[in-house]
Amino acid sequence: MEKLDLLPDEAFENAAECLKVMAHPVRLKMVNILMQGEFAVHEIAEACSANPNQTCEHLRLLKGHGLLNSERRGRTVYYQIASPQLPGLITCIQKNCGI
Amino acid sequence: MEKLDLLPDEAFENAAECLKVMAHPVRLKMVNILMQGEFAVHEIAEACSANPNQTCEHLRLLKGHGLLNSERRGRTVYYQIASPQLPGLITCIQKNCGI
DNA sequence: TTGATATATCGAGAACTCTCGATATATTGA
DNA sequence: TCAATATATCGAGAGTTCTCGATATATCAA
Repeated sequence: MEKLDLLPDEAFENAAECLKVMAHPVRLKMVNILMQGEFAVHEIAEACSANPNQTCEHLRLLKGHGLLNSERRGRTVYYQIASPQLPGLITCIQKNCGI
Repeated sequence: MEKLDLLPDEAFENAAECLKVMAHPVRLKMVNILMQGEFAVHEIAEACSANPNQTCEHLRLLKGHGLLNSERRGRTVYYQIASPQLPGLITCIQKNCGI
């Protein structure tokens, strides 16, 4: 029981934070969409059958955690994947979370 | 916008469920501990500085989602990793969730 | 400047999760 | 059987997250 090889608690807290952000079906779908290119908020909303304000909020949360970037062009705001690790993580989740 | 390659909504719901279960620092730590062997509830509680009833509840949740197994020997209940995908997923999370 | 379109923010109520103390059950040994 | 140890469950209160309608801001074109 003494020879446990454990990460510092902080690492588990950070990882849990990150997982919480992704632990939502609509947000997972949004990330999956954005893995295929950049899209406007209204396009993401439509693809997710979510209303615009919810879509904004989900995107804002993901962006706030550094997972996404956004860029306004005209009246349209386009979102993209910001974190290079994200696609690998999502792929891994898709493979392993049908546990 | 039409040529999106998307999984069925159900897949996102399942994955989100699974992520929610893991999106807790103590539960992540428990899984990390169990990746190094099987341990009794009280050992896990001690290693996590959690009290026994919380430890039971976290373990029950993980077990309820098929991530862990348990086995009683005498008055002690030992928990183990049940899902073969879990270690890979955790490793992936540890690598990528310091985003 | 006005109206239309596209995003973003706010606030309230519902729903869910966390945590903790109290209590229940299971097993063993005296 | 009784006391001790090890787990498990319950229930309440605090805290979070979700969802939605209402409203605000930004940009463009007429």
